[in-house]
Amino acid sequence: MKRSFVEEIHQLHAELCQALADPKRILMLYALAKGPTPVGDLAEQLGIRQSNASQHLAVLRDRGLVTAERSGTTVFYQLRYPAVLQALDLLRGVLRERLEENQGHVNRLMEIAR
Amino acid sequence: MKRSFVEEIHQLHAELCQALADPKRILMLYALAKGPTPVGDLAEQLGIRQSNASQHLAVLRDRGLVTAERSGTTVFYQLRYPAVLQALDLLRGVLRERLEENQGHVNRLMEIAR
DNA sequence: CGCGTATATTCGTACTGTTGAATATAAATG
DNA sequence: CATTTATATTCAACAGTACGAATATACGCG
Repeated sequence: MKRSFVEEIHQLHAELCQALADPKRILMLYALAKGPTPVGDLAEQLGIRQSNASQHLAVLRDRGLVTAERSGTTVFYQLRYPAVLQALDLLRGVLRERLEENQGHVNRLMEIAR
Repeated sequence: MKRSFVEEIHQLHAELCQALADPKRILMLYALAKGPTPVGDLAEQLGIRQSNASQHLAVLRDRGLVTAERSGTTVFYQLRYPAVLQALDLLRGVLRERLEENQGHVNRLMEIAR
């Protein structure tokens, strides 16, 4: 399939967003904000299997959002662009606004939360 | 399935990102930045079918990113949170950085683009 | 009410993404 | 070189998403 340059850019833009479109990957990125972290630590922090952590990290690596550096047998992942966290924070702000406007939804969450 | 309050927030955060994870929806949001726009206009600008435009707008509506207002038979969609565009701009900046670092990839795009 | 226009929804299909289990690789260590 | 530890990859099942075509709804108008 042929695609224009502009279309390709929008595709990549969307793929970047897609990398953020999973709760576990969001948690990973915020965790990485505190510094380079081994895969095992991330898996433990998120309460997920090691293979699953590797899979999510592979997505973030593919999209260029993190880099991996080996030290002995352990691999430290590192956040590459702090701006990604800024973007996530902006969206979190939007979410907060939305929930505040929409009382019913907040209440539903409260129900679930207790 | 039981989910904690915090987990639910991250789920919603991810769903917000997911709403942005499609080239056509990104284009729609940028188009809406210029002001309220009827569905038909959006479909035409993006070169997609009307039903497809409605489907994508439904996603944006579900995530609370746009509102719809009827005027006669036409429905005007409106951007609700400008911060969403800021977030998209940040990510576009990240994309630009990434492409500049990675010359090979840029060149591949150039190949495709010509 | 019947018709036209604008938008929404439903449906089938093809594609993509997420997961755990199992297996593979890579490095350190004895 | 065999073993252990940390990470990566593959696989199969399942869930979710995107699309066009067809159909439904909603409004205005005569």
